Amino acid sequence: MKLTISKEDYVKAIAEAEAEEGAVIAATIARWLQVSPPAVALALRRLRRDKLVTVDRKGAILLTPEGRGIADKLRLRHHLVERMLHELLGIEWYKVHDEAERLEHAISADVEQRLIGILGPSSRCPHGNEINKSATELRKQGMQLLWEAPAGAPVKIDCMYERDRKLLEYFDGLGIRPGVRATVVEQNYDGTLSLRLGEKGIVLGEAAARRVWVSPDR
Amino acid sequence: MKLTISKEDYVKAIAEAEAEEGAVIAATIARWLQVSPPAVALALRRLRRDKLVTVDRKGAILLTPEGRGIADKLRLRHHLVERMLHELLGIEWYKVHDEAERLEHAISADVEQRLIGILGPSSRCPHGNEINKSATELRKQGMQLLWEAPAGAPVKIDCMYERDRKLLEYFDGLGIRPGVRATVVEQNYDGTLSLRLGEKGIVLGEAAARRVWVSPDR
DNA sequence: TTTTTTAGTTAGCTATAGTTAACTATAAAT
DNA sequence: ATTTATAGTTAACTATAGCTAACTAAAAAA
Repeated sequence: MKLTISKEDYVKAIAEAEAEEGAVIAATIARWLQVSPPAVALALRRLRRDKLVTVDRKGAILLTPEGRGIADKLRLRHHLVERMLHELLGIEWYKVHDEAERLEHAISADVEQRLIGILGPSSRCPHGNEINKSATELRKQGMQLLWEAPAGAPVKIDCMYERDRKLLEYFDGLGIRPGVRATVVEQNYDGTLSLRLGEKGIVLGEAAARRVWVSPDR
Repeated sequence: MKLTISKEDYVKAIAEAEAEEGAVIAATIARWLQVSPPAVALALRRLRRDKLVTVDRKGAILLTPEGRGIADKLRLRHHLVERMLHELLGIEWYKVHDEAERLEHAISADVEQRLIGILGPSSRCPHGNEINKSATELRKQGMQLLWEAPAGAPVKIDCMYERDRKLLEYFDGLGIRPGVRATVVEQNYDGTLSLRLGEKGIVLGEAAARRVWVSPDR
């Protein structure tokens, strides 16, 4: 069984979509990877043949233990590569996801182990995300979407959706970064959110405010 | 024009074979990349279509300025990645070539620039090689193959052929590494070379002794 | 000069990985 | 109950990237 980059991408997308949205069907993956539905159908056939996934009668896609192992490996390597690029090489936090998306397929178990040794156990990537944390688990830890935070509440920005480079760059320009403290001023009638960030007052659209997870500050 | 990993590998192989052997024909590349002659013929057709190479009436393959640029970029990235893996992450010197062979296709100009900034101008990779140095140029700098060094001559190991992981591991086990000093004892009748390496006396086959470049010591 | 080696091409395959177009179910909304 | 989304499949292509087998042409050796 030859494990190609494309197959790795599918397996990883299944694991990620599952953590973020719950049930995964072919259409989820088509949306996630920006490919056509027939491309997903063919890919699933190959993945099933290789015993990396199963698809039940209702069309729900499930990773086999082997598929899960590959997905976990890739997510760990993605995480480590992001930290290496940011912490060791000084690449801007909003650039590292895209780089890691390519590098994660190219590093070996050797490099993986050395990175774990060098970077230590901090489990947060430059976007504040931890591996294997679903939305449900974030809520259990007291986090909520910035969009949902009540007016007047001081919050700490914990982590954010990292698969949109343009958005992250926009956030960086506004000063929205993991670890930064902010206060929600108001949820406006037009679907925007006003917040205070140090000296600055900024306004964020709903879609953007739903990409950021915060927890109550102090 | 889509630049695939395979195309990058061909362009790089052409540049490397050229530096090491001079004239490059399709058969050279088939040997270099371990693919069949028809595979090379088809690849050359694609590379010609993409204006990365030209092939003259005699079958000699030449890189266009664009092809040359891509090859140079890849060789630089290969070099930087090897140094990063060894100097920053502490990966054993004999492992880094194979890793770099995959990673060189996955890093961006951003990462390239940061690596240049961090690693500084030392132009030697963990195998002692410099980028864009042909055999001819090494000789101009006073180097010769270990195999050719006269008996009794104290030499310093400068650099070596890096595209054979097994051989490098074997060298490492014997203590043969860039920078190490040795003395040629004798070129034996059976095509082996006896040398003295500190306390140890070792014997090397001709093929291996032709993979190592040395310069007169002191 | 003849033979043999080396180099290259053509033909016919295979697999991966994508596309659009057209069609079929199923599920949800009117 | 009918219409309309949503989901999935099949068919027909395209491109990349490899393979073996069979053949041709040119260069080197006998």
